[in-house]
Amino acid sequence: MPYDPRISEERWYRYWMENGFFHSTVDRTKTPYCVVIPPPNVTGVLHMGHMLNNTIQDILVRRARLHGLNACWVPGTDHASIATEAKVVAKLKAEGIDKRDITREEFLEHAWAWTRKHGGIILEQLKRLGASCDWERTAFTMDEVRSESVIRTFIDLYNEGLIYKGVRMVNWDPEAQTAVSDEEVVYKEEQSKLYYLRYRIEGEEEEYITIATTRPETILGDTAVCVNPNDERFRHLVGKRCIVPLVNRPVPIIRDEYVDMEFGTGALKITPAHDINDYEIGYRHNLETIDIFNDDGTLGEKATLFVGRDRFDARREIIPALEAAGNLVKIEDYANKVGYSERTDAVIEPKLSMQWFLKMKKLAKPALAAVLTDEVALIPAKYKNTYRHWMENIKDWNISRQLWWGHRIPVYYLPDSNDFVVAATAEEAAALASAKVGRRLTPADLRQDEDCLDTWFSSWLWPISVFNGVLEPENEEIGYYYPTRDLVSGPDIIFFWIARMIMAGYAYRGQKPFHNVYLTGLVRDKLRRKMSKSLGNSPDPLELISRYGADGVRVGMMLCSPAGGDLLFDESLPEQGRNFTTKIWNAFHLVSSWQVADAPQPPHARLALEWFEQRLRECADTLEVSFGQYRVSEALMILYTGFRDDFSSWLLEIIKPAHGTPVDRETRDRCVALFEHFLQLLHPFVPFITEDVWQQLRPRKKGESIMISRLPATRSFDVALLEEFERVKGIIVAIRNIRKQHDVPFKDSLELKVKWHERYPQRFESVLLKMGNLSAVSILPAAGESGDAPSDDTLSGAWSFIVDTVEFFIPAAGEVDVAAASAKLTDELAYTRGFLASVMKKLDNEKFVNGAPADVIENERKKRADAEAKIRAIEEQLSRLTAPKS
RNA sequence: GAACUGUUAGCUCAGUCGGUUCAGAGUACUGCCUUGACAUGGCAGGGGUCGCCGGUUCAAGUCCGGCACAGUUCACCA
Repeated sequence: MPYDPRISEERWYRYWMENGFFHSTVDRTKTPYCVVIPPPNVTGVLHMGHMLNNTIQDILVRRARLHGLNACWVPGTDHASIATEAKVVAKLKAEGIDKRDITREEFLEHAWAWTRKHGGIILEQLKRLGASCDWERTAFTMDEVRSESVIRTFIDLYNEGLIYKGVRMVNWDPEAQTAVSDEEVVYKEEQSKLYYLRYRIEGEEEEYITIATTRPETILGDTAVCVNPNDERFRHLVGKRCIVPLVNRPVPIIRDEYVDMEFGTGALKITPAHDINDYEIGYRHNLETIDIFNDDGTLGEKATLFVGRDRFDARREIIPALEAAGNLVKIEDYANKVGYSERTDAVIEPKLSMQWFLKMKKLAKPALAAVLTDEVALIPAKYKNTYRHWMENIKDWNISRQLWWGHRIPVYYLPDSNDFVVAATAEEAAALASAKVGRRLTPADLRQDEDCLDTWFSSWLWPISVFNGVLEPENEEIGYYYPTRDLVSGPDIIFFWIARMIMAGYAYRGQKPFHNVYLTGLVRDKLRRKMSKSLGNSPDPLELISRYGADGVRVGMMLCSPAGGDLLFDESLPEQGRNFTTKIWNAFHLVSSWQVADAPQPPHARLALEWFEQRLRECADTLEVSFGQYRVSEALMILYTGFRDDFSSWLLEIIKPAHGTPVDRETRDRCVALFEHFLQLLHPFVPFITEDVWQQLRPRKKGESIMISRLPATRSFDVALLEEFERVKGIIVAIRNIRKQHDVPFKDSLELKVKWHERYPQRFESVLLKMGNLSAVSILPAAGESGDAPSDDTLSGAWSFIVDTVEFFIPAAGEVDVAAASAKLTDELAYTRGFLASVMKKLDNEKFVNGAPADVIENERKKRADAEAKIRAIEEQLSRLTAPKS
C-alpha cells in the first residue's frame, strides 16, 4: 500500500491537536524553549516566504521538544494597519462606498467584519504545513491585551519624554493618505527627464537665471532660487529677485552651501513644502512655504494653476505652458531614484505635516550593544554590519499614521485648544484634563487625536505582549518564557521589526527578547527573480502540499536554503522531497513485511547492525553540531544521505533475508530500534511520515507519539569501526565494478582471494560474502612471509583490484584482458608516483622539516609509506599481468 | 556615492586552525539494471586552473593587497 500523505497528514495533525501536544504550560522543572511567530498579516494568505520561514521554526521547535525542552511556539497575526485598511477601502469602493462619506465608527465596523471573515485563514493554512504552534495562545495585535499593551506603552514613553509631536517633513503616501516612516519608502531607479527652466530677473528685460528640475510642476510652490556662495557665475545676481514662471511671483536669489555648483546649471529652485532639502534651506533662510498639493496628490488652491489636476498630469501639462511662455530652455534624459510607498507602491510625496515621533537614540543604545557583543546573535553574522550602521544613524520614528484601522493615539485635546492630555481611556483623560484646567470636564468635552499608531508600534512589543508582559510585568508566564530563544525572520524587516523588538525588550524588561535571530533568505524562482503575483512565478503553497505532501514540500524547501541565502525554488525540490518520503515509506514497508523467526542471528546481520549503531551515533552527533550553528539545510542533508545510503542501501541490504525466508528476531528488533531512532532524528523535518511509520513499527499505546518522545542522548562512537566499514564498502564496490567490467551477473558467485594485510577488514568477511555474492574468501600470505607463497598459476588468470593498499584477486570466469588491466594499473601507478613525488618534495625540503609542526611531518611520512606500499602493490600486479604464463 | 558580503563542478552550495588522497555534497548528466522494499528506484561513472593579477609562507581554495563582476544595505544631486 503506497503512502498517502493527504490521509496521513490530516489524521496525525488531528491526533496531535486532540492530545494537546502543542500546548505548553509553565513548568519550572523543565527548560523553556520559546519561539514567537513573526505575525503574518491578519487577512493575508500563505505564500512561499511564510512556508520557508515557518518550516524552519517548526523544525527548531519540534527538535527542542524531542530534546525534552518545554517547547512553546506562540502564533498570532498582525492587524497590518496600512495593508488592511487599503484592502477595506478598496472593497468599500467596489461597493460604491467612499471612505470619506462614512464615519470612523462605520469604517471600523467594516474593517472588523473583513477581519473576522478573512482573519486567521493564514493560521489554518499553517496547520497544513504541520506547524506545531500552541494554538491556545494565538494572539492578535489588536486584541484586548495587545491593544492595551500598546496604549500603555505609548503613555509610558510619553511620560518619559520620549514621544513628541511636531511639524516635520514626512513621507506622504497619497494613495493611502497617510504618513509613513523612512523605512517604508523604497527607492527605485527611474528614467526621467531633467527640465531646464529660466526665470527672468526682476527689473530686467532679457536677463535670466536657469535652473534644472525633475519636477517642473513644483515651481508653483517655489519661494526662492539658490546658488552656491562661491559660484562666481551668479555673483551679480545674488540679492536680486527673479520671477517664478507662469505664476509670476518674485522670489529672492539666495546663497547656500548646499547647492552643488557642478550639477545642472548650478542654480537650484527652492520649494520648501515639497522637498526635504529645500525645506531645510527654507528654514535657514526664513523662506515662505507654499504647499501646492492636496493630500491625495492633486494640486490644491495654493498652486493657483492646474488646480485639481493630479501631480503627474500637471507635470506633463505644465511643459507646453512653460514653453509657450518662453521659459523652457531644454530637456535632458536623466536617471534618478524615486521613492515609492512600500505598501501601496504610490510615489511618495515629501510633505510637511504634524506627526508624532518617538525619540530613538536612547532606546537604540542597549539594543546596538546587544548585537555587537552577540548577546543577541544574528545568523548569519554578516547582518551585524547592516544593523550597526542603521542603529548608529538612527532617526526619530514617525509613529503616527493618518489611518483608522489600528491603535488610536491616546491623546485627548482640551476644548478649543491644542493642549492635550495622554491617557488610556476617555474617562481618565477627562479626569486629567479637569485637573489641568481647574474645572470639571467630561469625555465629551475632549477630542481624541484622529491618528493611529504605526503597525510596528504594536509588533515591536510582540515577544513581551504575547505573554501579557506589558500590562502584568511580574506574571508567571513572562517570567518563565521570556527571553524567547530563537526568532526566525527575513532580513527585509531587520529595521522595521527586529531592531525595534530588541529596543523594546531592553526598555521594558531590561532584557533581550530572544537569544538568536535566524535570518532566512528570500524565496526566488529558478531565474533568481523574486516571487511575485505579477510575474505569476509563485506557486500556491497549498497546491504544492496537496501534490507533494507537507513533508515533501518541507524537505524541498530545506534542501537548499542556508541561513541568509536565497532559496531558488522550483518544483523539482518538493518532488525530491516527496521522493525522499517515499523512500522512508518503502524502507518501512520492507521491514514490516518480514516474517520473524526465533532463529540464531547470522553474523553479517550482527556486524551490520553493530556498524550502523555507531554510524547513527555519528550522525546524531554531527546533527548536534549543525543545529548548533543553525545549519539546518546541512542537518537535513546529513539525514537525507544517511537514510538513503547508510540505512537503506547498506544496512537494510545486508540484513534483509532472502525472499521468502524469515528474519531472526534479534535482527528485526535491533533494526526496528535503530529505525525508530532515525525517525526521531528525521521527525522535525518530516513530522507526518515519521509519526505514521513510528506508530506502526511496533504496538503503541493511546496518546503515544513520536513528537513527544525523547531523543536518546548523544553518545560517543567507534571511529575505528566506522573506518573499517568504509573499507568493507570499498571492497564491495570494487567487486561490483569487476562484475560490471566483465559482465558477470550478480547471481553468479565469485571467489575472492586477499593478500594478507592488516587493513583487510577480516572481521566483516560475512558481510563481504553476502554483498559480493562470494562463494569463498581465502587469505594469501603476505609477501615476504615464509610458507606458501601464491603461485603465479593461482593468480595469473585472475582479475585484481586494490583497496586501501590491500590486494584482492578474483579468479576470472573468462579471459583476462591484459592490455586493459595493465593500462589501468599503469595510470594508477603514474598518479601514485606523482603523489609520492609531491610528498617527497616536502620531506626533502629542509625548511619544511624544520618549520612545520611535528604532526604534520608525521603525516607526510605516513603518506610516503602508504604511497610506497601502494606502488609496490601495483608494480607487483603489473609484473604478474605481463609475465608469461607458466 | 559609501559600507558590507560574495565569486569553488552545468546549477545550488559546503569547505572549521593555512597542512592527510582536499578539491567535496546535492542536483543535473552518462552507462548498465524493470533483481522479490522502492523506476518517486538500484548500481556504477564522468565532470572544477577554487573570478583575475600580485604578495606573505616550507606550504594558499583558505591569509594580505589590487582589479573585475555580482548581490545586499545605507545615503542621495535638484
